[in-house]
Amino acid sequence: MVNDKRISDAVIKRLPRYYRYLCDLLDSGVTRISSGELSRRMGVTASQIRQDLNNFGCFGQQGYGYNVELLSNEIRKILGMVRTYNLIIIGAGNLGQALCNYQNFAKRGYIFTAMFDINPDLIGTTINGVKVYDIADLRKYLQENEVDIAALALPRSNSRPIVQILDEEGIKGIWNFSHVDLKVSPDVVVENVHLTDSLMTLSYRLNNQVGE
Amino acid sequence: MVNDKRISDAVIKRLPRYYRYLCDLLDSGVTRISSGELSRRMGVTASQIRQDLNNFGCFGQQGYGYNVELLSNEIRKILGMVRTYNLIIIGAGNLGQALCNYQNFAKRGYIFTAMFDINPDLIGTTINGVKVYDIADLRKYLQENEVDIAALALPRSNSRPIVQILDEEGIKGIWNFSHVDLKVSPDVVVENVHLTDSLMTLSYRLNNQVGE
DNA sequence: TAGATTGTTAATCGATTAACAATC
DNA sequence: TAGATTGTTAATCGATTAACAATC
Repeated sequence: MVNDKRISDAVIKRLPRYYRYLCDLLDSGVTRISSGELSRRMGVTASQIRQDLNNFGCFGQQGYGYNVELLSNEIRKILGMVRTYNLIIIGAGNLGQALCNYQNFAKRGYIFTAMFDINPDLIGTTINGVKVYDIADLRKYLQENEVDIAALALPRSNSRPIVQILDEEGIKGIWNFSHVDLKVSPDVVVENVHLTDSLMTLSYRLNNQVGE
Repeated sequence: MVNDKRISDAVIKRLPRYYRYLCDLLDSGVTRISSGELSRRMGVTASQIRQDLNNFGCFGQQGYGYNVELLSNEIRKILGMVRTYNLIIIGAGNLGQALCNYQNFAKRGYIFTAMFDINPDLIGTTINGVKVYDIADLRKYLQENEVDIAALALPRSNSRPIVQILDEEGIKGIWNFSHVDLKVSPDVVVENVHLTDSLMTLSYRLNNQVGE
Protein backbone atom coordinates (compact mmCIF):
# COMPACT_ATOMS: atom_id res chain seq x y z
CA MET A 1 0.00 0.00 0.00
CA VAL A 2 1.45 3.33 -1.02
CA ASN A 3 1.56 5.87 1.74
CA ASP A 4 -1.32 8.12 0.81
CA LYS A 5 -2.41 10.72 3.27
CA ARG A 6 -1.79 9.41 6.76
CA ILE A 7 -4.76 7.69 8.30
CA SER A 8 -5.77 9.05 11.66
CA ASP A 9 -5.52 7.06 14.84
CA ALA A 10 -9.20 7.56 15.53
CA VAL A 11 -10.06 5.68 12.34
CA ILE A 12 -7.68 2.81 13.09
CA LYS A 13 -9.10 2.39 16.57
CA ARG A 14 -12.59 1.99 15.12
CA LEU A 15 -11.66 -0.73 12.64
CA PRO A 16 -11.62 -3.64 15.11
CA ARG A 17 -15.14 -2.71 16.19
CA TYR A 18 -16.39 -2.68 12.61
CA TYR A 19 -14.70 -6.02 12.15
CA ARG A 20 -16.42 -7.44 15.20
CA TYR A 21 -19.86 -6.35 14.02
CA LEU A 22 -19.25 -7.68 10.54
CA CYS A 23 -18.15 -11.07 11.87
CA ASP A 24 -21.29 -11.20 14.00
CA LEU A 25 -23.43 -10.37 10.98
CA LEU A 26 -21.68 -13.06 8.98
CA ASP A 27 -22.30 -15.58 11.76
CA SER A 28 -25.98 -14.75 11.77
CA GLY A 29 -26.20 -15.27 8.03
CA VAL A 30 -26.52 -11.65 6.91
CA THR A 31 -24.88 -11.26 3.51
CA ARG A 32 -25.29 -7.55 2.80
CA ILE A 33 -25.54 -4.42 4.90
CA SER A 34 -25.91 -0.73 4.21
CA SER A 35 -23.98 1.92 6.07
CA GLY A 36 -27.35 3.15 7.36
CA GLU A 37 -28.32 -0.18 8.89
CA LEU A 38 -24.84 -0.73 10.33
CA SER A 39 -24.88 2.77 11.80
CA ARG A 40 -28.15 1.98 13.58
CA ARG A 41 -26.70 -1.20 15.06
CA MET A 42 -23.41 0.32 16.11
CA GLY A 43 -24.65 3.68 17.27
CA VAL A 44 -22.39 5.73 15.01
CA THR A 45 -23.28 7.85 11.98
CA ALA A 46 -23.49 6.31 8.52
CA SER A 47 -21.31 9.14 7.30
CA GLN A 48 -18.55 8.11 9.63
CA ILE A 49 -18.69 4.51 8.53
CA ARG A 50 -18.46 5.47 4.86
CA GLN A 51 -15.71 8.01 5.49
CA ASP A 52 -13.71 5.53 7.52
CA LEU A 53 -13.95 2.76 4.96
CA ASN A 54 -13.15 5.05 2.05
CA ASN A 55 -9.77 5.72 3.57
CA PHE A 56 -8.85 2.25 2.39
CA GLY A 57 -10.84 1.71 -0.77
CA CYS A 58 -14.27 1.50 -2.32
CA PHE A 59 -15.80 -1.63 -0.87
CA GLY A 60 -19.47 -0.86 -1.39
CA GLN A 61 -21.86 -0.58 -4.27
CA GLN A 62 -24.42 2.13 -4.88
CA GLY A 63 -27.97 1.02 -4.30
CA TYR A 64 -26.81 -2.23 -2.68
CA GLY A 65 -24.59 -1.49 0.26
CA TYR A 66 -21.71 -3.65 1.39
CA ASN A 67 -21.20 -7.35 1.01
CA VAL A 68 -20.58 -8.49 4.58
CA GLU A 69 -18.11 -11.25 3.79
CA LEU A 70 -16.13 -9.15 1.34
CA LEU A 71 -15.98 -6.18 3.68
CA SER A 72 -14.95 -8.24 6.69
CA ASN A 73 -12.18 -9.77 4.61
CA GLU A 74 -10.99 -6.35 3.52
CA ILE A 75 -10.85 -5.11 7.09
CA ARG A 76 -9.02 -8.25 8.11
CA LYS A 77 -6.44 -7.45 5.45
CA ILE A 78 -6.20 -3.82 6.50
CA LEU A 79 -5.59 -4.85 10.10
CA GLY A 80 -2.86 -7.21 8.99
CA MET A 81 -4.70 -10.30 10.19
CA VAL A 82 -3.82 -12.35 7.15
CA ARG A 83 -0.63 -13.72 8.62
CA THR A 84 0.51 -15.02 11.99
CA TYR A 85 2.50 -13.11 14.58
CA ASN A 86 4.95 -14.60 17.05
CA LEU A 87 4.54 -13.16 20.51
CA ILE A 88 6.58 -13.59 23.62
CA ILE A 89 5.35 -12.68 27.08
CA ILE A 90 7.72 -11.02 29.51
CA GLY A 91 6.55 -11.81 33.01
CA ALA A 92 4.89 -15.15 33.77
CA GLY A 93 2.85 -13.85 36.68
CA ASN A 94 -0.92 -13.75 36.83
CA LEU A 95 -1.40 -11.41 33.92
CA GLY A 96 1.18 -13.12 31.71
CA GLN A 97 -0.45 -16.45 32.39
CA ALA A 98 -3.90 -15.06 31.71
CA LEU A 99 -2.78 -13.76 28.32
CA CYS A 100 -1.10 -17.04 27.53
CA ASN A 101 -4.17 -19.06 28.42
CA TYR A 102 -6.57 -16.93 26.45
CA GLN A 103 -7.47 -19.01 23.39
CA ASN A 104 -8.90 -16.24 21.23
CA PHE A 105 -5.54 -14.74 20.38
CA ALA A 106 -4.23 -17.91 18.74
CA LYS A 107 -7.48 -18.19 16.78
CA ARG A 108 -6.72 -14.85 15.17
CA GLY A 109 -3.11 -15.66 14.38
CA TYR A 110 -1.35 -14.28 17.44
CA ILE A 111 0.87 -17.15 18.60
CA PHE A 112 2.62 -17.17 21.95
CA THR A 113 5.98 -18.84 21.47
CA ALA A 114 7.74 -18.23 24.78
CA MET A 115 7.44 -16.67 28.21
CA PHE A 116 10.18 -15.17 30.32
CA ASP A 117 10.42 -14.68 34.05
CA ILE A 118 12.92 -14.02 36.79
CA ASN A 119 11.33 -16.40 39.29
CA PRO A 120 13.22 -19.75 39.48
CA ASP A 121 10.01 -21.54 40.48
CA LEU A 122 8.44 -20.61 37.16
CA ILE A 123 11.44 -21.03 34.87
CA GLY A 124 11.28 -24.35 33.07
CA THR A 125 7.57 -24.82 33.61
CA THR A 126 5.06 -24.83 30.79
CA ILE A 127 1.88 -22.77 30.61
CA ASN A 128 -0.70 -23.75 28.03
CA GLY A 129 2.10 -25.45 26.13
CA VAL A 130 4.36 -22.41 26.24
CA LYS A 131 7.71 -22.76 27.96
CA VAL A 132 8.86 -20.25 30.58
CA TYR A 133 12.49 -19.22 30.05
CA ASP A 134 14.92 -17.44 32.32
CA ILE A 135 14.74 -13.72 31.64
CA ALA A 136 18.55 -13.82 31.45
CA ASP A 137 18.18 -15.74 28.20
CA LEU A 138 15.95 -13.14 26.56
CA ARG A 139 18.60 -11.63 24.31
CA LYS A 140 19.80 -15.00 23.11
CA TYR A 141 16.24 -16.09 22.39
CA LEU A 142 15.55 -12.97 20.35
CA GLN A 143 18.70 -13.55 18.31
CA GLU A 144 17.79 -17.14 17.54
CA ASN A 145 14.05 -16.82 17.00
CA GLU A 146 11.70 -14.73 14.95
CA VAL A 147 9.65 -12.61 17.34
CA ASP A 148 7.17 -9.96 16.22
CA ILE A 149 5.62 -8.69 19.41
CA ALA A 150 6.61 -8.71 23.07
CA ALA A 151 3.86 -8.46 25.65
CA LEU A 152 5.19 -6.68 28.73
CA ALA A 153 3.41 -8.12 31.75
CA LEU A 154 5.83 -7.21 34.51
CA PRO A 155 6.08 -4.57 37.23
CA ARG A 156 7.09 -1.16 35.95
CA SER A 157 10.18 -1.15 38.14
CA ASN A 158 11.69 -4.00 36.13
CA SER A 159 10.78 -2.87 32.66
CA ARG A 160 13.57 -0.44 31.74
CA PRO A 161 16.46 -2.89 31.08
CA ILE A 162 14.15 -5.42 29.47
CA VAL A 163 12.80 -2.86 27.05
CA GLN A 164 16.33 -1.88 26.13
CA ILE A 165 17.16 -5.46 25.20
CA LEU A 166 13.98 -5.78 23.15
CA ASP A 167 14.76 -2.56 21.36
CA GLU A 168 18.39 -3.44 20.68
CA GLU A 169 17.43 -6.81 19.28
CA GLY A 170 15.01 -5.22 16.86
CA ILE A 171 11.60 -6.06 18.30
CA LYS A 172 8.86 -4.67 16.06
CA GLY A 173 6.04 -4.16 18.50
CA ILE A 174 5.52 -3.98 22.24
CA TRP A 175 2.18 -4.64 23.87
CA ASN A 176 2.73 -2.78 27.09
CA PHE A 177 0.79 -3.75 30.20
CA SER A 178 3.34 -2.27 32.59
CA HIS A 179 2.25 1.01 34.05
CA VAL A 180 4.94 3.23 32.57
CA ASP A 181 5.61 5.04 29.30
CA LEU A 182 8.31 3.28 27.32
CA LYS A 183 11.27 4.96 25.69
CA VAL A 184 12.11 3.08 22.51
CA SER A 185 13.47 3.70 19.01
CA PRO A 186 11.02 5.51 16.77
CA ASP A 187 10.40 2.46 14.59
CA VAL A 188 9.16 0.30 17.45
CA VAL A 189 5.37 0.30 17.70
CA VAL A 190 4.05 0.50 21.24
CA GLU A 191 0.48 -0.28 22.19
CA ASN A 192 -0.31 0.56 25.79
CA VAL A 193 -2.89 -1.18 27.95
CA HIS A 194 -2.91 0.78 31.17
CA LEU A 195 -5.45 -0.98 33.36
CA THR A 196 -5.02 1.38 36.27
CA ASP A 197 -5.64 4.38 34.02
CA SER A 198 -8.73 2.69 32.68
CA LEU A 199 -10.06 2.16 36.19
CA MET A 200 -9.38 5.80 37.07
CA THR A 201 -11.31 6.97 34.03
CA LEU A 202 -14.16 4.73 35.13
CA SER A 203 -14.21 6.15 38.64
CA TYR A 204 -14.15 9.69 37.27
CA ARG A 205 -17.24 8.97 35.22
CA LEU A 206 -18.87 7.23 38.16
CA ASN A 207 -18.59 10.43 40.17
CA ASN A 208 -19.56 12.75 37.36
CA GLN A 209 -22.40 10.55 36.18
CA VAL A 210 -21.76 10.82 32.49
CA GLY A 211 -23.66 7.66 31.70
CA GLU A 212 -23.72 6.78 28.07
CA MET B 1 -19.07 20.27 41.33
CA VAL B 2 -21.68 22.09 39.28
CA ASN B 3 -22.07 20.79 35.77
CA ASP B 4 -20.29 23.46 33.78
CA LYS B 5 -19.64 22.84 30.16
CA ARG B 6 -19.17 19.13 29.67
CA ILE B 7 -15.57 18.01 29.81
CA SER B 8 -14.43 16.09 26.80
CA ASP B 9 -13.47 12.46 26.92
CA ALA B 10 -10.05 13.24 25.50
CA VAL B 11 -9.28 15.38 28.53
CA ILE B 12 -10.47 12.76 31.02
CA LYS B 13 -8.36 10.08 29.35
CA ARG B 14 -5.25 12.21 29.79
CA LEU B 15 -5.73 12.83 33.50
CA PRO B 16 -4.40 9.48 34.74
CA ARG B 17 -1.22 10.07 32.76
CA TYR B 18 -0.72 13.50 34.32
CA TYR B 19 -1.34 11.91 37.67
CA ARG B 20 1.27 9.24 37.03
CA TYR B 21 3.91 11.79 36.07
CA LEU B 22 3.11 13.95 39.07
CA CYS B 23 3.40 11.02 41.47
CA ASP B 24 6.75 10.13 39.92
CA LEU B 25 7.92 13.71 40.36
CA LEU B 26 6.76 13.69 43.95
CA ASP B 27 8.63 10.43 44.58
CA SER B 28 11.81 11.93 43.20
CA GLY B 29 11.49 14.93 45.47
CA VAL B 30 10.45 17.56 42.92
CA THR B 31 8.19 20.08 44.61
CA ARG B 32 7.28 22.43 41.75
CA ILE B 33 6.93 22.09 38.01
CA SER B 34 5.99 24.41 35.17
CA SER B 35 3.71 23.38 32.34
CA GLY B 36 6.72 23.88 30.05
CA GLU B 37 8.92 21.43 31.91
CA LEU B 38 6.12 18.89 32.28
CA SER B 39 5.37 19.19 28.57
CA ARG B 40 8.98 18.36 27.78
CA ARG B 41 8.89 15.28 29.97
CA MET B 42 5.54 14.04 28.75
CA GLY B 43 5.87 14.90 25.09
CA VAL B 44 2.72 17.00 24.91
CA THR B 45 2.31 20.75 24.48
CA ALA B 46 2.35 23.06 27.47
CA SER B 47 -0.79 24.66 26.09
CA GLN B 48 -2.61 21.39 26.28
CA ILE B 49 -1.57 20.79 29.87
CA ARG B 50 -2.76 24.23 30.95
CA GLN B 51 -5.99 23.95 28.97
CA ASP B 52 -6.71 20.53 30.42
CA LEU B 53 -6.11 21.56 34.00
CA ASN B 54 -8.10 24.76 33.67
CA ASN B 55 -11.19 22.71 32.96
CA PHE B 56 -11.19 21.92 36.65
CA GLY B 57 -9.75 24.98 38.34
CA CYS B 58 -6.76 27.25 38.68
CA PHE B 59 -4.10 25.14 40.31
CA GLY B 60 -0.99 27.07 39.27
CA GLN B 61 0.61 30.36 40.04
CA GLN B 62 2.06 32.85 37.58
CA GLY B 63 5.81 32.99 37.61
CA TYR B 64 6.04 29.85 39.73
CA GLY B 65 4.28 26.98 38.02
CA TYR B 66 2.46 24.21 39.82
CA ASN B 67 3.07 22.76 43.24
CA VAL B 68 3.50 19.06 42.52
CA GLU B 69 1.91 17.75 45.69
CA LEU B 70 -1.04 20.12 45.51
CA LEU B 71 -1.67 19.38 41.85
CA SER B 72 -1.43 15.62 42.27
CA ASN B 73 -3.92 15.85 45.11
CA GLU B 74 -6.29 17.89 42.98
CA ILE B 75 -6.15 15.38 40.16
CA ARG B 76 -6.68 12.57 42.63
CA LYS B 77 -9.84 14.36 43.75
CA ILE B 78 -10.99 14.98 40.20
CA LEU B 79 -10.57 11.30 39.37
CA GLY B 80 -12.58 10.38 42.43
CA MET B 81 -9.69 8.58 44.09
CA VAL B 82 -10.44 9.97 47.52
CA ARG B 83 -12.71 7.16 48.53
CA THR B 84 -12.76 3.40 48.12
CA TYR B 85 -14.74 1.41 45.59
CA ASN B 86 -16.10 -2.08 46.04
CA LEU B 87 -15.53 -4.25 43.01
CA ILE B 88 -16.74 -7.71 42.18
CA ILE B 89 -15.23 -9.86 39.46
CA ILE B 90 -17.50 -11.91 37.26
CA GLY B 91 -15.52 -14.84 35.95
CA ALA B 92 -12.81 -16.41 38.11
CA GLY B 93 -10.78 -17.69 35.17
CA ASN B 94 -7.27 -16.59 34.32
CA LEU B 95 -8.07 -12.97 33.71
CA GLY B 96 -10.34 -12.66 36.73
CA GLN B 97 -7.66 -14.18 38.92
CA ALA B 98 -5.01 -11.92 37.45
CA LEU B 99 -7.07 -8.84 38.25
CA CYS B 100 -7.78 -10.13 41.75
CA ASN B 101 -4.11 -10.79 42.42
CA TYR B 102 -2.89 -7.44 41.19
CA GLN B 103 -1.98 -5.51 44.31
CA ASN B 104 -1.90 -2.02 42.80
CA PHE B 105 -5.67 -1.70 42.57
CA ALA B 106 -6.20 -2.09 46.32
CA LYS B 107 -3.44 0.46 46.94
CA ARG B 108 -5.49 3.03 45.06
CA GLY B 109 -8.74 2.21 46.80
CA TYR B 110 -10.26 -0.31 44.43
CA ILE B 111 -11.22 -3.24 46.68
CA PHE B 112 -12.23 -6.62 45.33
CA THR B 113 -14.92 -7.99 47.59
CA ALA B 114 -16.17 -11.06 45.74
CA MET B 115 -15.74 -13.18 42.65
CA PHE B 116 -18.37 -15.17 40.80
CA ASP B 117 -18.07 -18.18 38.56
CA ILE B 118 -20.08 -20.99 37.09
CA ASN B 119 -17.40 -23.64 37.56
CA PRO B 120 -18.09 -25.86 40.64
CA ASP B 121 -14.35 -26.47 41.06
CA LEU B 122 -13.79 -22.77 41.66
CA ILE B 123 -16.88 -21.95 43.70
CA GLY B 124 -16.04 -21.84 47.39
CA THR B 125 -12.33 -21.33 46.84
CA THR B 126 -10.52 -18.17 47.80
CA ILE B 127 -8.21 -16.15 45.57
CA ASN B 128 -5.99 -13.60 47.23
CA GLY B 129 -8.41 -13.59 50.12
CA VAL B 130 -11.43 -13.06 47.91
CA LYS B 131 -14.14 -15.71 47.95
CA VAL B 132 -15.52 -17.18 44.75
CA TYR B 133 -19.32 -17.42 44.78
CA ASP B 134 -21.71 -19.33 42.58
CA ILE B 135 -22.83 -17.07 39.75
CA ALA B 136 -26.38 -18.13 40.62
CA ASP B 137 -26.04 -16.12 43.82
CA LEU B 138 -25.07 -12.91 42.04
CA ARG B 139 -28.42 -11.16 42.37
CA LYS B 140 -28.71 -12.00 46.04
CA TYR B 141 -25.19 -10.75 46.67
CA LEU B 142 -25.90 -7.45 44.93
CA GLN B 143 -29.02 -6.97 47.02
CA GLU B 144 -27.20 -7.62 50.26
CA ASN B 145 -23.90 -5.84 49.60
CA GLU B 146 -22.73 -2.47 48.44
CA VAL B 147 -21.04 -2.93 45.06
CA ASP B 148 -19.76 -0.06 42.94
CA ILE B 149 -18.13 -1.73 39.99
CA ALA B 150 -18.37 -5.13 38.34
CA ALA B 151 -15.41 -6.34 36.33
CA LEU B 152 -16.63 -8.58 33.53
CA ALA B 153 -13.99 -11.22 32.89
CA LEU B 154 -15.99 -13.90 31.18
CA PRO B 155 -16.55 -15.13 27.63
CA ARG B 156 -18.78 -12.88 25.57
CA SER B 157 -21.27 -15.69 25.03
CA ASN B 158 -22.17 -15.70 28.72
CA SER B 159 -22.31 -11.99 29.34
CA ARG B 160 -25.84 -11.01 28.26
CA PRO B 161 -27.90 -12.42 31.18
CA ILE B 162 -25.24 -11.45 33.72
CA VAL B 163 -25.22 -7.86 32.51
CA GLN B 164 -28.98 -7.76 32.79
CA ILE B 165 -28.83 -8.79 36.44
CA LEU B 166 -26.14 -6.21 37.16
CA ASP B 167 -28.20 -3.53 35.47
CA GLU B 168 -31.42 -4.47 37.23
CA GLU B 169 -29.74 -4.47 40.61
CA GLY B 170 -28.42 -0.97 40.04
CA ILE B 171 -24.72 -1.50 39.40
CA LYS B 172 -23.00 1.86 38.86
CA GLY B 173 -20.07 0.88 36.69
CA ILE B 174 -18.97 -2.03 34.57
CA TRP B 175 -15.35 -2.65 33.70
CA ASN B 176 -15.85 -4.74 30.61
CA PHE B 177 -13.17 -7.19 29.50
CA SER B 178 -15.57 -9.35 27.52
CA HIS B 179 -15.32 -8.83 23.82
CA VAL B 180 -18.77 -7.43 23.17
CA ASP B 181 -20.56 -4.08 23.41
CA LEU B 182 -22.90 -4.02 26.38
CA LYS B 183 -26.48 -2.83 26.32
CA VAL B 184 -27.26 -1.22 29.66
CA SER B 185 -29.36 1.57 31.13
CA PRO B 186 -28.03 5.01 30.28
CA ASP B 187 -26.92 5.73 33.85
CA VAL B 188 -24.57 2.74 34.01
CA VAL B 189 -21.00 3.71 33.19
CA VAL B 190 -19.17 1.21 31.01
CA GLU B 191 -15.42 1.19 30.54
CA ASN B 192 -14.29 -1.24 27.89
CA VAL B 193 -10.95 -3.02 27.80
CA HIS B 194 -10.95 -4.87 24.51
CA LEU B 195 -7.64 -6.71 24.44
CA THR B 196 -8.25 -8.28 21.06
CA ASP B 197 -9.01 -4.87 19.55
CA SER B 198 -5.84 -3.51 21.08
CA LEU B 199 -3.80 -6.31 19.51
CA MET B 200 -5.41 -5.67 16.13
CA THR B 201 -4.52 -2.00 16.30
CA LEU B 202 -0.97 -3.01 17.13
CA SER B 203 -0.72 -5.35 14.16
CA TYR B 204 -2.13 -2.66 11.86
CA ARG B 205 0.59 -0.29 12.94
CA LEU B 206 3.19 -3.02 12.62
CA ASN B 207 2.32 -3.41 8.96
CA ASN B 208 1.96 0.25 8.24
CA GLN B 209 5.08 1.18 10.16
CA VAL B 210 3.75 4.21 11.91
CA GLY B 211 6.38 4.08 14.62
CA GLU B 212 6.10 6.81 17.19
C1' DT C 1 -36.91 2.62 -14.98
C1' DA C 2 -37.29 4.10 -9.99
C1' DG C 3 -35.37 3.50 -5.55
C1' DA C 4 -31.56 2.86 -2.78
C1' DT C 5 -27.19 3.73 -1.33
C1' DT C 6 -22.60 4.69 -2.20
C1' DG C 7 -18.33 7.81 -2.60
C1' DT C 8 -17.03 12.32 -2.00
C1' DT C 9 -17.23 17.24 -1.44
C1' DA C 10 -18.62 20.92 1.53
C1' DA C 11 -20.10 22.59 6.11
C1' DT C 12 -19.84 22.17 10.86
C1' DC C 13 -18.13 21.18 15.00
C1' DG C 14 -14.65 20.35 18.46
C1' DA C 15 -10.01 19.90 19.98
C1' DT C 16 -5.33 21.51 19.87
C1' DT C 17 -1.98 25.06 19.55
C1' DA C 18 -0.38 29.79 19.67
C1' DA C 19 -0.25 34.17 21.64
C1' DC C 20 -0.30 37.38 25.20
C1' DA C 21 -2.11 40.21 29.01
C1' DA C 22 -2.26 39.43 33.88
C1' DT C 23 0.33 38.64 37.86
C1' DC C 24 3.16 36.19 41.11
C1' DT D 1 11.72 45.42 40.03
C1' DA D 2 12.52 41.98 36.19
C1' DG D 3 11.73 37.35 34.81
C1' DA D 4 8.87 33.59 34.62
C1' DT D 5 4.79 31.41 33.95
C1' DT D 6 0.04 31.13 34.41
C1' DG D 7 -4.98 31.49 32.75
C1' DT D 8 -7.49 32.55 28.84
C1' DT D 9 -8.71 34.29 24.36
C1' DA D 10 -8.00 33.81 19.50
C1' DA D 11 -6.27 31.12 15.53
C1' DT D 12 -5.51 26.85 13.54
C1' DC D 13 -6.05 22.38 12.62
C1' DG D 14 -8.41 18.02 12.19
C1' DA D 15 -12.33 15.10 12.66
C1' DT D 16 -17.22 14.46 12.22
C1' DT D 17 -21.49 15.23 10.01
C1' DA D 18 -24.45 16.70 6.26
C1' DA D 19 -25.58 16.88 1.60
C1' DC D 20 -25.90 15.30 -2.92
C1' DA D 21 -24.42 13.90 -7.56
C1' DA D 22 -23.13 9.50 -9.39
C1' DT D 23 -24.58 5.00 -10.25
C1' DC D 24 -25.88 0.29 -9.27
